[in-house]
Amino acid sequence: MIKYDPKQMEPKWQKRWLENKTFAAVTGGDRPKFFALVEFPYPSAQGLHVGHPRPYTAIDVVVRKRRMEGWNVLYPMGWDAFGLPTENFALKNHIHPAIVTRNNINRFRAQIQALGISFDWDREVDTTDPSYYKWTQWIFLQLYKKGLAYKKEMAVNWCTSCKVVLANEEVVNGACERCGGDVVRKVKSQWMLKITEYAGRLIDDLDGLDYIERVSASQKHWIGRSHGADIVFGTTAGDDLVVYTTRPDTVFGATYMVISPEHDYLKKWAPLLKNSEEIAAYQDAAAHKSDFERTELGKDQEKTGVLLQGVEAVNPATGENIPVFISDYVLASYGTGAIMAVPGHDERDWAFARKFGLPIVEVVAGGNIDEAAYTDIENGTLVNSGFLNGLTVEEAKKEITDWLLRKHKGEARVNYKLRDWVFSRQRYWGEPIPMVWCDTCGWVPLPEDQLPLELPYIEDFEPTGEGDSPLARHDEWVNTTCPKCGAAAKRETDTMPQWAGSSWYFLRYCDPHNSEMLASEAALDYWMPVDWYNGGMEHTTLHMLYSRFWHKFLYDIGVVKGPEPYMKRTSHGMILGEDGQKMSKSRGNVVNPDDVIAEFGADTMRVYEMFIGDFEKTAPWNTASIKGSRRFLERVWALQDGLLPDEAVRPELESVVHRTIKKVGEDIEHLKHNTAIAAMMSLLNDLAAAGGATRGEYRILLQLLNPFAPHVTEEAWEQSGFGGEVSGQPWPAWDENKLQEDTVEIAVQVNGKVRGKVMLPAGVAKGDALAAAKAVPAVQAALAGKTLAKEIWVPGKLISFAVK
RNA sequence: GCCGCCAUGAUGGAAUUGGCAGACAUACCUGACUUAAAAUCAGGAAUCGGAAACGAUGUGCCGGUUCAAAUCCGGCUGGCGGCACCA
Repeated sequence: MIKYDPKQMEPKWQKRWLENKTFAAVTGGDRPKFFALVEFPYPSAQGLHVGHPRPYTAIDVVVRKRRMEGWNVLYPMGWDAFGLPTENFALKNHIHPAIVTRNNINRFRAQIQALGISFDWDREVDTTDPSYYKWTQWIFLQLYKKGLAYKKEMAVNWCTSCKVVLANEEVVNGACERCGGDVVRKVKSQWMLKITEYAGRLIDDLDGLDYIERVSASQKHWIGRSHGADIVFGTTAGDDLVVYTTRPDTVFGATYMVISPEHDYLKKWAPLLKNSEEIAAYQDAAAHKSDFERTELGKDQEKTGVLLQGVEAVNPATGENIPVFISDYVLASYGTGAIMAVPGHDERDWAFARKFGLPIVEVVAGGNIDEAAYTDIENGTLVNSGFLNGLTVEEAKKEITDWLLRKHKGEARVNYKLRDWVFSRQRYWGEPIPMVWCDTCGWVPLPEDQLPLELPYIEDFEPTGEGDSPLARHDEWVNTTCPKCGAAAKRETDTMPQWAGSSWYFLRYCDPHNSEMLASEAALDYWMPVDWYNGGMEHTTLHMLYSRFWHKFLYDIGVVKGPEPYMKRTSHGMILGEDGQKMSKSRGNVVNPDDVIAEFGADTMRVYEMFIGDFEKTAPWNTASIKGSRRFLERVWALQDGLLPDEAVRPELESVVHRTIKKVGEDIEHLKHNTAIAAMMSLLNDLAAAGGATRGEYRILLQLLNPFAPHVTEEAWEQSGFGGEVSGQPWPAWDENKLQEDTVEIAVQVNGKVRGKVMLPAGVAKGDALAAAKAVPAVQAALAGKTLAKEIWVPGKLISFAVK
């Protein structure tokens, strides 16, 4: 027997798999299809991290088993390669982002291939490849044509010292991540995508999907649907002020109103306002507050605001005039940017009313509004509320909503916290937005036959001091002609955000080399939807919602046949450093997978990461225990020496072998790879105790272990002369009749304490088992002198006597 | 503040959905092999008491349901992740 040497064997098999295209997916055929997806990585300059292989391997185990079971599997990999870190790395090291990206991809590919993951490398995609982003741009154009892409003045993060627009991720506690300078809000015109139009469907359609609970829960929470009503308040200025509220039942308690400092009416009402200077000062202060100051700190601070002198509102329920304030606790971006304040039953309004000495009226009985706002909507009845008096909150909501409708003073309304997607970045390393500005025609989409609009190769890709994209400096690229009227025009210089390319990449995997369309109808029909998608929790609300939104849009325009892209979503836990902290360069606790493979081999790395613990939970890396996985593989390898010639399983081992087959198969489907491995370790211990394995037993062990440790099992299979390759064998079957041991050990409890054990034949009847149990001396002693109240028989497991 | 998740030996973690807590592994201890060490093999081990048989106690804390609770219920404590002035 040759020595177990992963350095020799692993590259040999990896090369063979690539050359023979062992794992290449073929579209079509009679076998059931299985599209398994893991999130494609961002190829960073740091190279692969030990966290990456965890999901790749876990799903690899599933698909390797599924192939053996006869499924037609698509398991692809690619690169989400546009983005800020690459651009920043390029700036710092004076290397062009295109070159950085190419190098990083090559490194990542080699590192992933060294793990022996059964990806179909013929379907690799790269979001920075013009033949790929052609279709990202195409989808944008379709969105634009359907009115789902629009330009809007939006506040962006502006670093006052770098003079550059920052992404939200670059703003840390209100300061620039790079220089520590102050970050303020600066208004720029940005492309937006109307994801809010899909908000309801994005929630409702979650119901038919097999997402783990925490994913669907946080998507729902993020979209934030609430049910309430719009209510129209008249004003002394003549304009109606519409508010959104989830508590229309409390309208009789609305003793003042608040509008956001950005509210449109302030401009309109300026001539009427007697304290416009004070108001302007407050507006200015609010504009200069960063988001951080306005939310993170703001909620703990005292409420601020200014009374509008010269305009009053009219409560439609009471008919009374009430004052109107501006305050930054009312957000311009939610609802109508105005609220009716009900200090008796809203904590924020209560705090504001207290500070400004405004009346607090109780309209729902049950609390003590002198102490705090009473917000319990489950209990409480309406008081001081005219025709609503005596109703419960739920009844009152319905009653007042009907009344509002009758009186033309409002209507029921559903609202969402979800905002439209800011789709512009003032950066170089992203997909150009295929739009042209013409002074006479306005925004004109680039004709589809001019796609892809390639990102020009420029050397001065650092951001401009005006906050424009670096592309804006390049007149030769910016200046073009209007596709509509032919006059001189300018290209959009903003690029798409990093989320764009990843919003549809799974579709491209179905037909990655198609130059006519993003993927052929036949390929999409065959492979979509994704049957199982695994990824990180950090992508639950952005990537997952963006891609579901795009997919629903493509469904609406007939490109795909189903409304949802992913049938099942699971999520892996992070791998922490040995100190239990998140791995990071600054902590010095980063483990490099290359080193692990060099020392122990890829199979050991795979088995270790699968054995480390519950897949969904974070797990600390532990260098000391890796050797346990290596030892296990060594022992499996060594077992081929001196195989017993029998091709069958020995009768005394049948039950353990069949139980292991059943357990490993079931555990894999539930991503409980840790217990599957434990079961195989146990089987190996049993085989060793039985003086080694027969050929038949060894074949089964290698088949079960193959999805976890594909290289060593193939090598041992070949060395043992079993013929063919393990990956080409059918998955072992188990026989229900062979699961049971002939005899079982049954625990005997008296009043919940184990007092003895009996060995009995497997199918023993209750009466016989009880009799045998009572014959055990220790049980007899425990029963002596007591009255037997109850006898419980759990077949094959335990007997419990309850005595008094 | 809200939402979600978690708490089991020295360590990572198991426990057919209420049925013998601690599988499997790491570290540790003992023995075999070895001049020796490593590697390998065999064995030990939750804690406390006891030489041992054995007994008692044990799954973050307090209480409950049950013949039986890591698991279910009520009330806490601590930790992790996300959201956060959303009317």
